[in-house]
Amino acid sequence: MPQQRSEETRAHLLDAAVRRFAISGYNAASVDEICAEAGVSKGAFYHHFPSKQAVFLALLDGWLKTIDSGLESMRQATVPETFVEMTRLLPAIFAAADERLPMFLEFWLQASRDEKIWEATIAPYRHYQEYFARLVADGIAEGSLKPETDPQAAGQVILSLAVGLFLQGVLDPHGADWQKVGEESMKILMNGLAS
Amino acid sequence: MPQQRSEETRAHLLDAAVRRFAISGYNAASVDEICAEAGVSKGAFYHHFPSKQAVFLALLDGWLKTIDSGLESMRQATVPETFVEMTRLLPAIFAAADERLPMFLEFWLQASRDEKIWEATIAPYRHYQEYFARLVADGIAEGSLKPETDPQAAGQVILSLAVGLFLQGVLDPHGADWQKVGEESMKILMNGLAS
DNA sequence: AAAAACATACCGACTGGTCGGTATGTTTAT
DNA sequence: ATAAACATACCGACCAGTCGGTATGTTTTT
Repeated sequence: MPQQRSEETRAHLLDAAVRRFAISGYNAASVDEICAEAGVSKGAFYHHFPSKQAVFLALLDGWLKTIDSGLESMRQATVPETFVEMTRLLPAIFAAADERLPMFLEFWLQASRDEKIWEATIAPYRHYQEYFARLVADGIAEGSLKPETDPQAAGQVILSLAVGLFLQGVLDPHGADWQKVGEESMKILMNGLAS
Repeated sequence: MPQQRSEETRAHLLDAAVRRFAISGYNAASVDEICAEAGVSKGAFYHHFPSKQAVFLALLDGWLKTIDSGLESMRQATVPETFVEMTRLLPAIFAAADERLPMFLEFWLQASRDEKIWEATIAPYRHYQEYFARLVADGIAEGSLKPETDPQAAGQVILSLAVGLFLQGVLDPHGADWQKVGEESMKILMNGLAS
């Protein structure tokens, strides 16, 4: 085990960071706090990351990779099934109950302000937009979706809905039966798009 | 003009606060910053507001009142028209291009963490949920919407979509033709819900 | 009418404490 | 032994909130 301990420390720091950021927010969560929760010193922190922002970017990167792998698994299926699968999986990806969810809100908020973080966020995000637009276009080509649908806009609508469901789930977890709302939204989407 | 100057000062402070909060975020925006932008002293600030949080809550209150008046104007119309009007107005309310929009993201994020702010946010929010659910229920009773629709869930879906559209509009204003996406989303919603 | 008493609005220096980051020393693995 | 991994002590900047004081009315008294 060469640098195993080192990697464990790094993992502990990332784990502590995501929790502190989620609970207190990026600004309010201090490096000292994160170190304490990770059980390491500040020296270790700055040995592994050049700055506080760097941890944040590392977490963002990990989150984007997680979503990507979720999308990748959907990309295997054929198009009509993909579309159904997508509408099923989308809320699951975004709304999986997890105490770290406020972290993602934090990502977006920071992204809207910090140029560096914005670039790291928006590029993959646009990639998702295109992905959904393509899915809709394929559905139309196959005849399973209304031909007059605008693929770009419809893809955006699906993404918007997912984002909205996710956000509400974060802010008011017990405010509704989100499982049910997710299913209802998929019904409405399918009815509204299917030919 | 006795306390006119006083009210002007207060207005300047609120105006400066909403801008600083939107640009820098609640935590990063300092009271000094806000005072400087408002052109008044820190003493004036704490003369008008007991704390930094109090300004935030005052802004939140103003925002909720704005939305409420928008909904109120819709409440006049008869139900089927109301439903169409609603689907038209909703994105307009949330997505009106305005440099202060990130402020609302800030509201939500703070709400997810600060109990006081959460209470001020979530109560009106649940009120909107009920409002939309009732609208859908009325639409079903009138026969204009699918009878098997769950009003609660469907109302949530509409709200989610609005929230998602709004959020994306904030984060990536030039990432799509949001006008078009808004229209498309309304088409899909109507198709998916109409009987 | 004018002065005294009071009230409101505002100023800006200051405080106690926090934070991100650094400098420097110690331990651990190879 | 030597370099990477980690710890400790510390620095300068900043920040929310306080406080003594001023300036500008407003009300009361004479």
